[in-house]
This record gives sequence, structure tokens and C-alpha cells, in this order.
Amino acid sequence: MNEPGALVLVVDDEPQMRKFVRLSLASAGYRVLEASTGAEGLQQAAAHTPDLILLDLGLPDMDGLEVTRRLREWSTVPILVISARGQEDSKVLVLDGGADDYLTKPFGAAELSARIRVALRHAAGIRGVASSTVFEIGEDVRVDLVKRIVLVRGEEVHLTPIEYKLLALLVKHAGMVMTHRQLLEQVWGPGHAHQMQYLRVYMGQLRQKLEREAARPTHLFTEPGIGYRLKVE
Amino acid sequence: MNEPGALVLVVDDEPQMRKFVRLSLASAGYRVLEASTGAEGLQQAAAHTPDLILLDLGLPDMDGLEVTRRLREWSTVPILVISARGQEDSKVLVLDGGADDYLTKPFGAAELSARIRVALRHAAGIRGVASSTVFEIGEDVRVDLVKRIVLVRGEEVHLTPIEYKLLALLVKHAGMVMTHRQLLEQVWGPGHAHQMQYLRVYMGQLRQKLEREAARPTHLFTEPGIGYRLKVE
DNA sequence: CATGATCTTGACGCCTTCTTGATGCGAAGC
DNA sequence: GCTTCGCATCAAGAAGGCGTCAAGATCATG
Repeated sequence: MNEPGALVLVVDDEPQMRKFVRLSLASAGYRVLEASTGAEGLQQAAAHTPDLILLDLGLPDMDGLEVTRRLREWSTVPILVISARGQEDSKVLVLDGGADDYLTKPFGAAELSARIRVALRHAAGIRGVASSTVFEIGEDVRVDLVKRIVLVRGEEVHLTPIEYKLLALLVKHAGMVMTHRQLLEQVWGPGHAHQMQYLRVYMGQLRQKLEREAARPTHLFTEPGIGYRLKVE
Repeated sequence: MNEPGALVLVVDDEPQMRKFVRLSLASAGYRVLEASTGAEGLQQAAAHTPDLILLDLGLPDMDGLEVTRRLREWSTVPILVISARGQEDSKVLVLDGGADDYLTKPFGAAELSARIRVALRHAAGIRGVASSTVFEIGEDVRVDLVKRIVLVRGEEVHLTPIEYKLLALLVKHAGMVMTHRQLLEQVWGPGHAHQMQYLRVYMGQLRQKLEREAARPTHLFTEPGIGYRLKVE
């Protein structure tokens, strides 16, 4: 599928984790680069411009946030953060700092390559073919960012300004985790990063309008303690 | 293929990019005009009425959004925006502002001329259809943009200049939401973006003249907090 | 200059949307 | 088993936007 095989940089200090990831990715057809420290990771990223970076949060020399920020100074490469349980706080920080998604240990090879596919597809989409600004979410929902129209099973659905702004943000970052902070600051403006209740109310209304069963969403997912994610097929 | 060769205006401040584009387009049989600033681009566009405009987002004197809006005040020429990585947000803005498509650097000659072909074909289609310039809104209303005549249930209805300009704008963008700003700036000119009361009054008058029940419109819809939209079947 | 049409502007009541607090639910931790 | 925390949901009040009307200003026309 990926003819030359996308180049993935794995930054992790544990050799066994690197081995597991290397084998998983190789068998999925990806080419793999490795680094065991943050500094080495940055260097490799600059030298080889990988298509995606897998970044472990628990590095010995510098924390994931620092690595992410330094990368984001010059690159838009998708960053997938690997975290252990109990690192929720760091996770949020790193995502706010510009990472695209996260994986919690332990995870399987299938989940790993699924997340990588999503991130690569997303990156490709941003770079290239937005000649169509119509996004499809599952089979039911279509969002036209130019016409500013949302269709649910063919029917046009009216969204209020805030509802639409929120949905548009999630659509533009489909598949990726958006933290509470990112959503709040981009929809309500800087200084509203703490008003979490807004998000709950408006996510509820979006689910009401877009999901078949608002109580059991199939596209607008909650990432507890982190934020929300729009899943697309 | 293109017998006389369509005329393409290239607006970009980097000489090397202009050279690359010029050579690519010339070998594909297009005639090329060049400009290195937004102001010069607008001037050339007015002077030579090109068939298509290639517009770089990163101009020194004014941003692409501004150029696009100014062009759209009087022209429907296809605008193809060229953007660098990391300008994703601007893209959506520019598309909203009236651009037709965008290309992300780096791109090849093949992709460039493919996009141009698509845009020209699309424009030809619009103009071809537009030769009939008579738009039907529902069953009751017909708008002839050439004769400048509006019929409601067979009866000719007189519109004042502003009413007509407003309706014509909505007709040309039928189905999509036009923001208050877009309507105000294109009907009353730049600098009137805030006089929302005008819109309320004139939308009211249009509804009075076109809708069966002005109080419950079936075609001229309000998008609260955003703008208005003309719905067609 | 007079007349009629058109545009601008302010006032006011109504309706949508936003905000906010209360309540219930479920998962994680003690 | 109980508590605590975060999330979902609901509803009511507040705020702001919208539609409507009408009077005065401005413009075009004869």
C-alpha cells in the first residue's frame, strides 16, 4: 500500500520497546529509524525528515514536551506520543505543545499501525488534495467547510456558530486528539482554557444533532482527562 | 488542445518560482502574464482579464486573502492559490474568500497543469451554464442576471439597485452561507463591514418582495450570528 | 425647483443563542 | 462498599442578534 514505505522515527530509551515497535512497523511495510534519547531524536529528525515520529514520554535526557516544541519550531511532521499510564498530565501538555495523537502502554501492533495510518493519511490530506472541502464522517454526516453546511443522512442540520466552529475544528483534525485547552482556546479565544463546562454542553449538543444515539457516540469520542476526538473511517 | 492558449496570470514574489511556473505553463501551451506583488497582480488582472490566476499566499505587500477578496468584487476568474506548508489555516480562509483551489509547495509541473485544466474546465462549465443566466429559486422566482430582471410568479418585480445587488450576490453563491462581512463589503464596498442594520433592512425588503410569507421565508434564510443563505432546489 | 424614489438611521419587541448552576451517572481509588 | 472525580444532561435566565416599522436625508428626474 505504501509503495516505498513511509519512514518512521522511533524515539524510546527502552531497547525492548524499540524492538517491538521495529518489528511491528517492518512487518507493516514501514521503514524504521531509531533513537534512544531526545537529543538523538531531534538530530535524526533533522537529518532524515521522517514521515512520522513515535515519541516516548519517559526519556532520560529531556521530556517529551521539550522534544515536541523543538520539532514544531521547524517541522509539521505528525508526532505520535507513547505514554505509560499515570502520565495523563504530561500527555495533555505534549498534545497542547503540538503532538498529534497518543498511545497508552501497553498497546498491540494492530493498534499501533492503525494509529500510524490515520496520522499519515491526515498529514497527506493537509498537504494535498483539499480540492474537495467536503468531509464525510461515517456514512451519515457530511460537512462542507466552504458552504458552511452540515448534512445528516441527506437532511440539512442547523448548527449555531459555536457548534459549527467546534465541529469544524474537529473535522480539520479528524482522527487526532484535540485537548480541552486546544478546543477552548480556538473556539472561545485565549483565556477560556478552563471553562470545561462549555465543552461538555456543546459536545453534547453536537452529539445530539449528529449521532444516531447521542448517549453512545460512534464518531465524537471522549478521551477522559484529555479532550475529544472525531473518528472518521 | 487549448487553441489560442488560455491566458494565465502568475502572482508570486519569488523569481525562481515564477520561472518554474512560466516554463511549465508555456510548455503546456498557455500564455503567461506575471506580477510580483498583490497590487501589481490586481492591476494586471483588471488590464488583461486573464482566464485564470495563480496566486501565491506569501506576498510582500498584501496577503492572499485580501487579493482574493478584491478580485472577487468584480471578477469570477478562477483563482488557484499556492501556499507553503504551515499555512493550512489561511487556506480555508482564502477558499472562503472566493479562491477556487489550492496547491501546496512543493508541486510538480504535471500537478500544476492538471489543476489548471480542472479549474478552466470548471470555469467554462459555469460560464456555459451562465449563458442562460436565468436562475430559478424555487417555483416562484426567476432571476435573469443579464437582463437584470426578476420575475415572481410570472410578474415582474422591481428591485432597487441595492436590493438587486444583494440578490445577485446571493444568487451567484446560491446554497452557501454568505457572511455579513462578505455581503456588506461587496454590496456597500469595503469599510461598511460593520453596518449590520443595512443587511437587516434590505433582507427584509427582499423577503417582502420575493417570499410568499416574508415572516416565514422558504429561500432567504438567516444564519444567526453568521450571515444569510439563498436556498435553491 | 419640485417631486418621487431610494437610502439611511433609530426605536422597539421578539426570538435564538449563550451561559450557568443543579442533578445524575459511572469509573477509579480508598 | 463508599467516596470522589470527571462527564453528560437538563433547564432557566441573561445577553445579544434579528425583523420590522417609520421618519428623515439624500439622490435622480423632469
